[in-house]
Order: sequence, then C-alpha cells, then structure tokens
Amino acid sequence: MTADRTTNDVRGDASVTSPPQADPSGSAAKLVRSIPEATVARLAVYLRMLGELAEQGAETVSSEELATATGVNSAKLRKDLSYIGSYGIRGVGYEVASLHHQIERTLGLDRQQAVALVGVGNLGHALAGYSGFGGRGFPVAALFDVDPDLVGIHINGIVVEHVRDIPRVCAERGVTIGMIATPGPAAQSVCDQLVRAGVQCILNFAPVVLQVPEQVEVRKVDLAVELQVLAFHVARRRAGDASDTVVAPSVANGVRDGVHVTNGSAVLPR
Amino acid sequence: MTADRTTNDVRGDASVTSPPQADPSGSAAKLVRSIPEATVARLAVYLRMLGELAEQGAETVSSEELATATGVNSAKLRKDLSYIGSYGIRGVGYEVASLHHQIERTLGLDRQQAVALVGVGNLGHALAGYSGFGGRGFPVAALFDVDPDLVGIHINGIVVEHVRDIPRVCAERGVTIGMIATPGPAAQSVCDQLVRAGVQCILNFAPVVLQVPEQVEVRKVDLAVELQVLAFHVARRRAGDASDTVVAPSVANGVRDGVHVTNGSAVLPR
DNA sequence: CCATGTGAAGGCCTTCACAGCC
DNA sequence: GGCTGTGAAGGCCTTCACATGG
Repeated sequence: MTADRTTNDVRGDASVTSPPQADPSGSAAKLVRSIPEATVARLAVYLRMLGELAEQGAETVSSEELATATGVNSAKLRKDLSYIGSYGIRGVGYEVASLHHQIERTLGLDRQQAVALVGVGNLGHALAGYSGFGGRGFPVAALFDVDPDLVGIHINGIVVEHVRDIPRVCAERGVTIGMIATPGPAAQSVCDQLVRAGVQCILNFAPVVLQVPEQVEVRKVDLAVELQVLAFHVARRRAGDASDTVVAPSVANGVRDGVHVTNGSAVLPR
Repeated sequence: MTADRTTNDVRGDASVTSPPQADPSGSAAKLVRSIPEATVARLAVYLRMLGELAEQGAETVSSEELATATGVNSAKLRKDLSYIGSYGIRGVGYEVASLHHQIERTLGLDRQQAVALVGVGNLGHALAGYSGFGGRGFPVAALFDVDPDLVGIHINGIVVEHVRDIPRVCAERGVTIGMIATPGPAAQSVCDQLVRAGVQCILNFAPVVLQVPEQVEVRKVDLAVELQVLAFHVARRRAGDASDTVVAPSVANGVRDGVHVTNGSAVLPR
C-alpha cells in the first residue's frame, strides 16, 4: 500500500494571523482566525494538485481523494481547509475551481511577487533558469552577482547586475522576495542589502544562519542537511536489521517505522 | 536583537531508533535510545558549525555559544545533544573535536554514501556540479537522464548514463541514496527503478508525492512551496499593518510575530 | 560558581471519532 | 448514505527551571 506522507516543517512559533478575509461580522481585528505554519505549507501542495485536477477536467474532489493524491491524512486535510473557511459540500466534496481560488487567495498568490536572486553561480544559475517561477506568479525580476564575468550576462532575458546595485534595482522593480544562492561567507552581507532594499522575505540557500530584523521572514533550504538526515536513516537501517534485500515483507516486532515522505519543498526541474 | 531560529521539519512519525551505540549495559535491543527526527536535522547544523569552529582553532564551546551560532535555543541544543550521549563538561562546555566526531558517528557520516542523481536538466546539472557533496561524504557516483543529448556527456568527470541502466549502474557502484531532479511526470517511474536498484533513501526535487515501499525513506524539497509560504507571509504583513517603510519600530498591539528563520536544508552554492 | 543534563510543564499539531448537513 | 467540519484526545517537541557535577 506504500504508505507515504508529506509532512512539512514547523516553526517554533505560534501560528499566524490570516490574510484579509471577507468576514461578514464587524468583529475586532484581534479575533481573526489564525493558520498554523504547517498548514500553510500544505495548502501550497493542495493547490498544485487542484491545478492538476482542474486540467484533467475534474469538477469536485473528496477530502479522501485529495488527501491520497497529496500524501496526507484526510482528517488533516479537512482540518487544514477548515482554517480558510467552509468551502466543501457535505456528501459531495470540494468544488475544484472554487477551492483552488480560495487557497490562492489565502496564500496571497492573487498578486505577483517580484523575486530577486543573488548569486548566479552553479545553483543560482539553475534557479534563474527555472521556468516554474514566472508561471507560478513569482517572476524573477532581478539577478545579482559580484563576479565580473557574470555581471552583464543575460539569463532568461534578465541582465545580471552587480550586488552593489541591489537597493536601487530592487526598489525600481518592486522586489518583495529575495533568494540568496551565494557562498556562505557572502550571504549575511547580501542579506543586509536585501533588507535595506525593503525585501520582506528571503529564501536562503547558503549554509549560514542569517541575522535579520524582526519583520523579515527567512526560510532556509539546506541540501547538505537533507542528505545527512537521509544518511542517518541509512545508518539506522543498517544497524537495525540484517536483511539487505530489496523488500523484506516481514515486519520486525515493534519496528514498524517503515518509510515515509518528509519535509516540504520541491522544484519543477524543467 | 534580530531574533532568529532555524526550526526543522517534522515527521508525522514518532522518533527513531538510534544507530549502534557502545552501550556498556548488555540490555536488550528494545530499549535503545531514540532520536527525534527534528533533532537529527539540527545535529547536521551543529555539525557544520563545529567544523567551522574547529577550523578557527576553538577547543571548546558552550551550549550557549553553539546555540546562538546555529540559531537555536540553548536548552534545545542541550536536549538535542543529550540524545546522543553526555559528552559535555559541566562548568566548561563541549570539546569541539570530540563533539564533532560523536555527531558524525550518530548521523552515520563515518562511512561514505554513494549518491545517484537522476535528471541532469537545469537543476540537476547544478546539483551534479555542486562540489559540496563529495567533500561532505556524499560523492556523486552516477548520473542519469533520458535525453540523448545529455546521455554520454561528462559532468565533473562523471558520465551521464541512460535511465534504463539505473539498476545495473547503481548496483555496481553501491549507491545508497538517490536524488530525483526530473520533471514531475517522470519522477515516479524513476523512483521505482531506484528502489528496484536497492536505493534506501531518496531526495525528491520533483513536485510529486512518490509512492515507495515501507523501507524506503523519502525527503522532498519543493521550491515552489517555499516561495508560496513566503508569499503568504508577505500578504499577511500587507494585510496586518499599513506601514511599508523598511523598519517600523513600533509594534502593533498583539502582532508581535516578527520574523524568523524556518525550515531545514541548505546548499553550499559554490 | 558556571555550564551541563534532565524531569516537568506547556504548546502546537495530528489523529480520532462523530455530529451535522447535503 | 456519504462526506464535511470540528471538539476532544493524544503525541511530539520545545521551553522552563533546577538539580548535578566539574
């Protein structure tokens, strides 16, 4: 049955106040519903699947179907959706188009967010060329680097500018999200400049902990950590049982961990 | 004060039995200590910082120092370290080299893990060229693609093989970890072949939920999700208060969320 | 005295189970 | 009858606070 699931990361923080919601009651702003961080990440996953379902011509989905397709428990999915409102029809399921729209609105994807990418080395170059961003409402509006061999070249029709111009260029192009794909030592300085340029959120690929003012949100993607966590599981498995054939059907007494899908982000590698 | 923290993802699962530990007691295997998944991810972060500290010539660190440097709470750090044993010295701190070694052992990094990368398109090419893998005990031992224009080329001295040869090549080279950087539609089929080849862990960059047998561990990295979560926070902020200057010092009543560092993986983009 | 290691408390999230509604 | 929405229960993880020991 190949159990699997996609659980997402968690802040040490509490949950998060919701975006503007057409709340009919004139209640004070203090009691707005709040959405757990873990739920927000999963909503993005549901959204993608809803897009695929719509393309396939589906009109409705049940929580069970959508949950299976996205690798979560159906109760969890219903609870997640309950945070954004009651858009399901009992006895039927969810209307695909409508739910898609509601999630999009909740995630703030109804307006485009200009992205700046700093560091067009190995990884950065790949990110710059990744066509999935623009298509998903995240047009890459600016590229930066310090390498004179890179400054001035075009990637996907965008010129690479010098890092020193971050404040001006970001302001001009209304950048709201920054991505840092520089070597570790350069990351903090780049981060500071992005913050000075008014960027509110940063996706950090550099292996450092960024210091930012309270109002700036940082998410970190650390490939080395991912691999090391996997390495741990390989080691654990090797230690645990002796079989090394592919699929051992017998289940050791009490060691029913099995395997699962973890974490929460992905790239359309086109 | 730039509060920040790096919280890592969480499985829906329970924690995880520990790797072989020189337990002096002859106790039954059933009671071995178990390490929370969240802790495992942070251990990798501590490990990197310990490496840097060692390079700088530090002999010892306190939990407070190491915690600040890695963006976590010092109590959490001590609890994390307590899962792998008592290697600290009260009144002093931790011996850098020794702690580094213990974490390495716990994560199973004392033996190399051969990695196979499937899909050398945009992102995959960048990953293949990422020099940080080999240096960290994860040599990329095999590359695969279906594109005839790619099969046969060399990247970093490694030939790109055809996907159909996954079972043979992976077996030959003792691959234990697979990375999937193909377009979404190809991912499941590639995954099946990796599993058939005996790969135990998979790092999935494709935006699909992989179906795997219970014994295979999958971690997913989804850039689109990361950006959408950030977009949500931008939207939330825009909805919350009206100021859009860079650093508004006043804190809205009850909206003291601020900002933080989230999630858990990163790439040394060299 | 200072910093580790850890029971205990608290918080967030998941899971269960069923009432409510179509 | 079926599926959603949700209170309640349970689990994992974080945080606190202090006993413990160099």
